[in-house]
Amino acid sequence: MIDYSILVKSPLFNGISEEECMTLCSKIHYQVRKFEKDAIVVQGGEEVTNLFVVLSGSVRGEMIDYSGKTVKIEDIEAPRPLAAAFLFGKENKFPVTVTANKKSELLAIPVVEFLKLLQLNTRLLRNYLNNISTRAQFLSQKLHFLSFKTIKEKVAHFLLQQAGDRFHSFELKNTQQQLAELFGVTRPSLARVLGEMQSENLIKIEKKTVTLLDKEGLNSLLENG
Amino acid sequence: MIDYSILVKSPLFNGISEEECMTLCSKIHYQVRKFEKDAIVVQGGEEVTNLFVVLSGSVRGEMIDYSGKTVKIEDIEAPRPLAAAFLFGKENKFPVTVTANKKSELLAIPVVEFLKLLQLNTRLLRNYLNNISTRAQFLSQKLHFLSFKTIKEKVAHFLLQQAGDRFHSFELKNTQQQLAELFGVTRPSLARVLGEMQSENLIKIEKKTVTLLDKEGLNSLLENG
DNA sequence: ATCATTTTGTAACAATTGATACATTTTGCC
DNA sequence: GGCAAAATGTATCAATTGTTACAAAATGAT
Repeated sequence: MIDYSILVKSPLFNGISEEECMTLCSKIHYQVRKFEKDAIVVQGGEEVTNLFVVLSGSVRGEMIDYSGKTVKIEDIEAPRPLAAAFLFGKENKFPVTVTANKKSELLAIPVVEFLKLLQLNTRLLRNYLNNISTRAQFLSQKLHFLSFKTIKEKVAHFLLQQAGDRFHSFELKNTQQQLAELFGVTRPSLARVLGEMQSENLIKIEKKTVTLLDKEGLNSLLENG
Repeated sequence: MIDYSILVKSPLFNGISEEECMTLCSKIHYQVRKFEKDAIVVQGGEEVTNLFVVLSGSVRGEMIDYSGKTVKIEDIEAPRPLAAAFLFGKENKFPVTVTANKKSELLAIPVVEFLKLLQLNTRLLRNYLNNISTRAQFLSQKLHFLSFKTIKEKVAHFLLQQAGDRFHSFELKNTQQQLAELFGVTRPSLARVLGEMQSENLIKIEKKTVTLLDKEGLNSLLENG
């Protein structure tokens, strides 16, 4: 029924042997559901009562906006789990409608059964906790970024974070375009701010190398926020 | 040692009886640590190896900025847990330095022991998962909000979300000030936009009652983002 | 009912950012 | 080295939002 060699490659079951995985699954109720191309797996807004793991094929998340148009969000290929972050919590509803890209098989484990699994296997529990925690931490960090009002503040925070306790000089690994997207601003605006910060002798940029000339000054940009 | 009547009031142990709680704790290793006023509980950047629950007194989170100044973040009173969201995940380090506001007692449970607890008691597991999931969902929603560029878009999204499929009229439960903070804008700016949207006959506001006059119009504000 | 406090409406001006366009520099490839 | 493509620097103007200030309205307590 289940191809365990695929399942153990999923982030959730990572580090668990195929045998163990099989034993675990034998102890709970689950379903393997098959979907034809373009079949709807779950409707957005529906309550999340199952953990889904894509066993074969691929599905896509689509958000339906208020006017009825669909906007593609992301593809999920085997063996990734689906909406794992929405199994619990106050608003455990699917944020998106999920549709099969092609003929696909999905493992569906009811929440109560998944809870049993988590209590049976420490590695699985750790995997799941790490998964949603990492996600939360990512969101938290991204939010922290956006909490800075001006582009200057965002840049200052980014540079200080990148530099850390290391040297005052380091290599930029992103283009201005990529940084602009990270900050949620336009590329010329970012360039303008970088220029201003150079003429204020806060930083110096040569090709891809950034030098922090005045860490104190960069700090003070953040404090007065 | 532990005052279980307090512990069961914490969000983590909510719904678990004092007896059960006592039995659970007897099965694991833990410490009750006492801190004098202004003693440092944990240093920011330190790895999170324990789950802390404030049993008595209160502690405060303080962030140390790049120049060394401390900024108070929040107070945590008994019986709330500490940094519960940072127990797992890639970056499981304390984001803040935690200091005792007054003489306080904290329960410290090592991560591995806490994992045991989670596997022993389903209610505790559910509580914890709900706790961090709700947090992640809150962050996710907040992030979604900030992804809208203009205030009008944010307001339109908020109103359509609040209304849902229900009537076109509903009660606002927040003040403009609170909404402004949710959107990350200033209060006068929000008021101005609300005024504009009224004169454009998109919405009508009477005291705390909002009526959506033109859902289509509100939608179109979002699509052109 | 009245008064103090909070909330809301509104206005004028400043500051920041976006949009667009174009020149210049850098990069990668042949 | 030379060329095309990508990345960057820069300028101008428009649009949005913040800032500050004050008056009107609503709320809540005595």
